[in-house]
Amino acid sequence: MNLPGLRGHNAALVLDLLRGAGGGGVGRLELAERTGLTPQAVSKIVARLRGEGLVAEAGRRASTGGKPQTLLRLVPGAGYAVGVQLERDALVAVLVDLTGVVIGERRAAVDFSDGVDSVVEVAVGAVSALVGTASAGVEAGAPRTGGCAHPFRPAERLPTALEGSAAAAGVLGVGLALPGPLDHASGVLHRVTGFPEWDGYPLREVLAERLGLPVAVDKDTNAAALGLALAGVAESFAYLHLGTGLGAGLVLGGGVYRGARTGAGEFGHQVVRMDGPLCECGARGCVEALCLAAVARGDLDEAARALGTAAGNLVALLDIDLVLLGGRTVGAAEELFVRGVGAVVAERARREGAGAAVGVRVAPGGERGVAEGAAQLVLAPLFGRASAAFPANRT
Amino acid sequence: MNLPGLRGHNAALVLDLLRGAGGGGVGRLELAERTGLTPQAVSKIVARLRGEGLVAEAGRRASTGGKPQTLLRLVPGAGYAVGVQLERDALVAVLVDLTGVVIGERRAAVDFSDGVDSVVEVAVGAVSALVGTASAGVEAGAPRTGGCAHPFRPAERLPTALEGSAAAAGVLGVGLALPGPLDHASGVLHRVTGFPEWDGYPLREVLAERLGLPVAVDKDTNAAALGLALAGVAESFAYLHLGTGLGAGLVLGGGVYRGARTGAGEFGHQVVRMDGPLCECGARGCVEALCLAAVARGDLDEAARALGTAAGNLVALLDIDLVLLGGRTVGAAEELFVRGVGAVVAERARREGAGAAVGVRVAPGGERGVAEGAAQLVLAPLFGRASAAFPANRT
DNA sequence: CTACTTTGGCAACGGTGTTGCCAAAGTGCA
DNA sequence: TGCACTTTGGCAACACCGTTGCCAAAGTAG
Repeated sequence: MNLPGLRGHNAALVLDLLRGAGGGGVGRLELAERTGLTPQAVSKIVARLRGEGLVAEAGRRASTGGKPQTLLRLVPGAGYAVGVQLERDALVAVLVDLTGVVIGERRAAVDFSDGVDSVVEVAVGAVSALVGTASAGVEAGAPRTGGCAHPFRPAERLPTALEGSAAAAGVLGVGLALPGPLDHASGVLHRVTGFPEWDGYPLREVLAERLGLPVAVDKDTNAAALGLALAGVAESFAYLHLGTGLGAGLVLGGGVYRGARTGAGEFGHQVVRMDGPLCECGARGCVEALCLAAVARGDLDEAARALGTAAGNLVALLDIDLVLLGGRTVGAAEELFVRGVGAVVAERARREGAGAAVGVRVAPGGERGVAEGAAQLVLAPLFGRASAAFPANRT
Repeated sequence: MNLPGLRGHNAALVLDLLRGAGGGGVGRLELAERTGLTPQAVSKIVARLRGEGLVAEAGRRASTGGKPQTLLRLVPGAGYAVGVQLERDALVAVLVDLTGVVIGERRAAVDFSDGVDSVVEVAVGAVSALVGTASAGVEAGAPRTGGCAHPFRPAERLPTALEGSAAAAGVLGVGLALPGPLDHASGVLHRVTGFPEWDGYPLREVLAERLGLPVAVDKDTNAAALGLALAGVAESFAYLHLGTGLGAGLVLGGGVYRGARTGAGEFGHQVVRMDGPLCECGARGCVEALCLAAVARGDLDEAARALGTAAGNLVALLDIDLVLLGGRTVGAAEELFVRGVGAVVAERARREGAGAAVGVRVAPGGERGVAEGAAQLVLAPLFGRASAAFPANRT
């Protein structure tokens, strides 16, 4: 790490604290204490960030007997990001500002069997429409933002039709959440079951080319987990998504854990019943197979018990104290699943005599959570929230 | 992070590269490339470290047409650490130098039922003896080391009988590896089954007081994993220890992953056969129970299959590509376990179409591995190898 | 012996966080 | 209303980090 690196690191630290505080604002002294820097250093950093238009004053705190603290906050309009959740039959895209607040949304039907080009076209259309929204919003609302220099956009390549307006609107990039295996670093899909045309397709590169914007891709569960992590639900937790399949996103120590090849969180085929019923993956006794079979025959209690068993394994293995449940199947019977999974996990924690209780809850954020998390794939690096323990990401 | 922090960070980067290279040595230019710093910055850092006695020149590389590179290496005698593996019936202590090479060993019989004080006494005796060895070795071998200022030892407290000689010998601290649950951060044991006296005992504090040296404690599997990580086996891997119980140590992204409360790696009670045979922990179908039962009836193939199933779960969940097996039970039939576990894991990787093969091997290091890893609990921080994603360790 | 390559230190520099100091802006009490 | 006190936060000088430009040292190649 060199001096520019140190500068960026500390700036990200400050920005992350401001982001975490939301609209309320944080005082300089609190920033100093929480970053470990001296108040004077924080003042300098804040002055720089104010000059770049990223940070602004947000009123004052009540005096405690002296000069009242000036509160600071992020400037929401200093940057935007688009998040796209692509499923096999639908696409959800959101536009969020620098603080992560959704300020635009587009939904569209897609069909993977229509071919790659068709789906890319729909995605480009949705993103373009949202970038237009950002452009309009900026022009109407925040006066100075369009004019100030955005420190994030190198803008090296030939401008596309979109790029001009995107840059003007301060759209920093596009995050794309996809089901199934892929490579986060290279942005290439793998083994899209049933759609061989998609296998190995360099989706990130193609979209970046078409949009003229940086594009980051990740698994949908990782995106959801990232969104939850930035929302501050916990330092470490697991997000379990039970929909048409079963997957997980792991947040360990504040960052999404993706493993060596973005494969971490492959939760559906955890074997919890050796020599059990055959799963479509070829193995026997996978949680996903047990869960979905139980759901299919209406036995939700048993589905929750299977899910709870696998969740308990995960909790014990990684020593985390929060499990968040999401996905359509969970959504259809939230209380039942929370109670069922919670019971198994709690029983196990009780037996192992662990101290703090492990929380099992429904993931906040609802249906848009994945798309919002996808947008955070773009914003997170600004706040020093790149993924934890993921060497391939260090490039 | 401030400037002294940056300085320390970069120094640790350089020291870690030198450690990784072993006695062979590394050139300044290679250090520059691998740290991302300029050659001049590396020169300055190396000059500081040479002044502190931590780094020395180690000959020259053959010329490539110009001035030959001066190779650099760690000075082994610049610091020592003691690693102690404490089991219920035995204690192994080793003295290692800064490069991790073992230069002394003590073994002793202990009995937990003799009480805490008795065991502490044995440990203190073994450590003291080894510190004496270091003292002697230093006086005989490396001439300047005793005299040079050790930057690691604040030496604030009242000197104990031992502390004088320990400081003189450059012993930086003691690492202690223990079976079962404990708190790495506070150094307190939990739930030592069958020995209630040990429960909640502040072992780290007591030992530190008695020895007058810093003491770090950790689970035995974590210590072993740390040793393997520093030996450079892989960036991410799992160490599975099958002895009288079954545990795991996880290394994710270069550092030991301990979770929120040092509980990560609780592998033995991963449920792989829901509603299976009752385990002594109260659950049903734990790997440990299945494995040990199979071993007890002589069916090692089945034990390996159960272990392989759980290992496969872990590999898929964390996306790692190396599993190392250790422990007495594995040692008794190494090839069988490697083949059995490897077959299950490979079969699963094949089904999931993963690219790179997952390696399953016997952990190198043998019986002393845990004690050596325990010593690295002291040395690792010097090389910037504090645990990954472990917030409680940031203090 | 000369020309060239490569290494690595010296000196000056820009920029980081830190320290010492003090103006600004409040409260509290006489 | 006025003075003392507290707290905030900027200004200026500073120490120290990595960087840049330069060049001596130490080899090879012909």
